[in-house]
Amino acid sequence: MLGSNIRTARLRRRMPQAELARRVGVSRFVVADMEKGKPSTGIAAYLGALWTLGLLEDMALVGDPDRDEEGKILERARSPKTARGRKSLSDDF
Amino acid sequence: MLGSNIRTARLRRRMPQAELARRVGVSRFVVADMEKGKPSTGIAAYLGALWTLGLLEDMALVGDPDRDEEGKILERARSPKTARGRKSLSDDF
DNA sequence: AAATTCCGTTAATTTCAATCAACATAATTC
DNA sequence: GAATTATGTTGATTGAAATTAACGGAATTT
Repeated sequence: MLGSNIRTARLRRRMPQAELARRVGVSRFVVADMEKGKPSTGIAAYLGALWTLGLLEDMALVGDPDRDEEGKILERARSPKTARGRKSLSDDF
Repeated sequence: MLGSNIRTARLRRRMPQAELARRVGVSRFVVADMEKGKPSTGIAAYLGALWTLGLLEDMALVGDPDRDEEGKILERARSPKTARGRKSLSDDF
């Protein structure tokens, strides 16, 4: 998916694999591997390709704590920053 | 950035590095490397971590051809699917 | 249709990432 | 504050990823 997106973006820009590889600083085989979705390829290659293609900004969204609703809920449940701190729950009367 | 996002999500979920590593199927050192942002770590580890943390869906946005405005423009400029195909530009009268 | 460019494949070699082990140092929990 | 748990660090070993080189076919261009 990510690989084919990179391929689509590259083809739209009329850029050969070898040229993208040159700019990223890897061999053309790594670019081919990325586009095929080989999972063991280093993330640096993907980031370099996205950057070269002008698509790196999209990465900022991935795992953004602000967008992590599940995580926010868990955190809020743990430390209720709002009024009434954890003080008076075991007040004996 | 991506690494620290993963770290934030992991901590919010109270999950030790070793546990995340176990679920992803790598050693705990790989998780530590990811969180530190080591660029040569395979993308599979990142994807596995995001999946385990329930954040993988964000990846679908990255490089999405629909969001690639630059690429769409280039493509449109090349093959003007709209009316007036390439036919009658060199019509001599 | 001839030539050139681009891409896929293979095999051999090299490089480096990942693992493991052992220990040190926080940081939590009880 | 003692014990447990979590993370960081180092060095050695192993395995896999990346490179290189060479060839073939596909696709573009002229």
